[in-house]
Amino acid sequence: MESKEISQAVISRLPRYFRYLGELKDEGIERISSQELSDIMKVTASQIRQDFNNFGGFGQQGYGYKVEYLYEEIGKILGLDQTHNLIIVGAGNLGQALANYMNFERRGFLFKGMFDNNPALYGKKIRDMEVKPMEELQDFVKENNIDIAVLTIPKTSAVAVAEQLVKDGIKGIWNFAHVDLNVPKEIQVENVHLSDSLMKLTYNIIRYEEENNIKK
Amino acid sequence: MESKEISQAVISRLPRYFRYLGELKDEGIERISSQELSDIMKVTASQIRQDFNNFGGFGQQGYGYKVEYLYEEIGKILGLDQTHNLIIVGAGNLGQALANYMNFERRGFLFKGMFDNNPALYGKKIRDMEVKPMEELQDFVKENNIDIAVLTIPKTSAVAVAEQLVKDGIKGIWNFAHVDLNVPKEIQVENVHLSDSLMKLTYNIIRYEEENNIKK
DNA sequence: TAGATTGTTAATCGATTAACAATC
DNA sequence: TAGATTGTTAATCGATTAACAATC
Repeated sequence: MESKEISQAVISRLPRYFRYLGELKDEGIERISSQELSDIMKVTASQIRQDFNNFGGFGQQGYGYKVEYLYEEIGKILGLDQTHNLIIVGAGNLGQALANYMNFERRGFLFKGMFDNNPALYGKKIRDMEVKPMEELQDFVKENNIDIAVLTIPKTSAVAVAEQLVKDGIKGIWNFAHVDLNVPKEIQVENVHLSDSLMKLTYNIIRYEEENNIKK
Repeated sequence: MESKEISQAVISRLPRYFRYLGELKDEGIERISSQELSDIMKVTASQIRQDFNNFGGFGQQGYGYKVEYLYEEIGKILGLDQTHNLIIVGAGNLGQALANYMNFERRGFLFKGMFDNNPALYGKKIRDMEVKPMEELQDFVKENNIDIAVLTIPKTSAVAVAEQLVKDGIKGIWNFAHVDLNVPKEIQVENVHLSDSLMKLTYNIIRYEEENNIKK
């Protein structure tokens, strides 16, 4: 059975649909049409229907979509009904913040461990999880069936660590290191390049000012 | 003079060009052709030339591009030759981590202040910057010519705080709150929805496993 | 000058939007 | 049944890639 490839543009929109549908559900709203959702989310109704139909018909003609059903189906598409074993590699500022902030368990991510090469951090408890030395990383990943590694280490070591993680059987990397990882295509990488994002913001600020001849 | 609108797709690629050119520069490489850069960056040479030509001719026929010149021009396009006054609103895990981690000054961002509504944090020093109460936010933004606010507060208050910041004269918001802000179009917003990013990763992991019938 | 490589136009590809037949 | 709204095909739009003339 040939499954048509779904574009990343569509995938990128799914979490946003999921978020809005969750809110509608919490408000007790039971049904919604693509047009109503279009008004709320500021995307075209046509795009909404096209996006959903990539995954099969979730709606009903003449009626619309059942909010709760749609919410759950999108959750399943995003894999939120499954659990994923996750570790954080790099227990510096960002790694610690993500551990505390992300509420991984809420979406089925099981936070299994945290690693760093700074001895001062060994044993430090972050969210009930002791920081372990990098030397233990390899065995830990193999033995604990880790699916996802969050990479919050400096770019100088990120490429090598990523390659090691791949060898140890990781499936996906959530990469905060400011470097492009070089991993086989069967390993999924999601990059979060924060400084790139901030540069985009300044570009847009400046461009707007120039367009409108605003003196700084 | 009508300036053609440059697509966000192009803008999104600029920081990556900038990063690679910086590395080439550091390696002492003086010139590069679009084809060589294409090989390194894994994008088409055609796209590279098209992208650069949105901003004018940076190269020279028969020669290629001067690495240092190109690096600096892209830096200027991204506004890195200018300074931007920046504050962090929300001094929790993520806000503190960004303050410590981002090295704002390196790219012309002047970290001017940090705000929170948790009295336990008032006066706490993060990167030599004392956390101030939210009550002082409004006056501070007005008096200190703040351009950019980093929003690291919960989504429940993010929309209202963003609206207030707009009134106080902010130009751009780097939004980490998991909500869509509702601000006038002249205010630039760059969203970093971390949980959306993580969901994309799990989607891609699952999809790959399904395509290849891998048993979990 | 000949060779190399850009800048730019044209062709292709993919994603978004519009239209409407199917159907609840 | 009539009205509403999806699912899906067709049209449009925009972004990427290819081709090549300009020119260093």
